[in-house]
Amino acid sequence: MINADAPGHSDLGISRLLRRAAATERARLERALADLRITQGQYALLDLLGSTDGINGADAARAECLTPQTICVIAQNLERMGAIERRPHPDGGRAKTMRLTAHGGDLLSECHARLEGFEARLAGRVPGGAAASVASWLSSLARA
Amino acid sequence: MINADAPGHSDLGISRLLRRAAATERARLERALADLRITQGQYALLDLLGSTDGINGADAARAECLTPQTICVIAQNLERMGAIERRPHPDGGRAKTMRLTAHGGDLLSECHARLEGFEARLAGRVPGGAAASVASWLSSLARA
DNA sequence: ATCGTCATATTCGAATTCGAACATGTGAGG
DNA sequence: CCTCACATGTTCGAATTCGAATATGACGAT
Repeated sequence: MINADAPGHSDLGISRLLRRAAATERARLERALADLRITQGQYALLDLLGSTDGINGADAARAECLTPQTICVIAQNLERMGAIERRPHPDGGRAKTMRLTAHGGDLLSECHARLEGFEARLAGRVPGGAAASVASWLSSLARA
Repeated sequence: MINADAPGHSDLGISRLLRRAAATERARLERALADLRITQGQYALLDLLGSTDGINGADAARAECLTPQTICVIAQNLERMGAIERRPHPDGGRAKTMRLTAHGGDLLSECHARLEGFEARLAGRVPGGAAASVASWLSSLARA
């Protein structure tokens, strides 16, 4: 018996491993995008806007697992940089629809170019082609 | 042809998925530990100190993928709470060795109790018993 | 028609975290 | 002996992010 109460090897460690992996990847991403003044949160919103056609802050917050307040601040910063525009939703209501501007599209392309080998390296490290399992696991966590 | 340049399905999304999953788990952990005034970073250091016998700040930073500055602040807060103690390393040098106090041990036990079903739920969501692959993948990212 | 409820957006204050800079201790090499 | 390189610890300023609270608009019930 080595450690009965402190779960020794891999079971009690997934959350720690998850935190460390995310922290490492965040650092890597922010270093790559530092001179563009793009943070991980800003990139997340840019990327989301790149794959949707107009979305409001609350929906963006739910999609990216951030709070509406954080999305609001991120959107303000991106708007000040001229990367996105916000217009009141056509169907009245209080919701504002965010969209990429032309400059925002260029910025997103530049980010994608810099992060080229990023995703490939991430996926390449998955042992034995369990990439689909990993992706589905991460999705499941984000949805919970 | 739907989207030739924007990698469509799952390849270009792992870093986004990773960020969202980590954000969700962090929120869950901090909600569970909020009234103890324990944050994710503080829990990480407590847990590390619980599974090692004395460690200095720089090594702790490397182990947990945080910066030495962050460890320094976290350690100051934990020390003010009486959860850890820091003593100069016996072998001279500038390094200080951090250790859990009795109160720190109790605190860590309480955290573990509250996060009981946490790790199990995380591991349980892995499809088809690929838990080992997932753990090894996360480890690989943190080491890179 | 008015009130209550709900969703969204935003402001304010606090906390964690990081980058840069500085201080301190050790050991190698001229 | 002195200096330079190196590792560690710490302080300072800035940025992101969140929780709480407020404001605004739409809709249903009384």
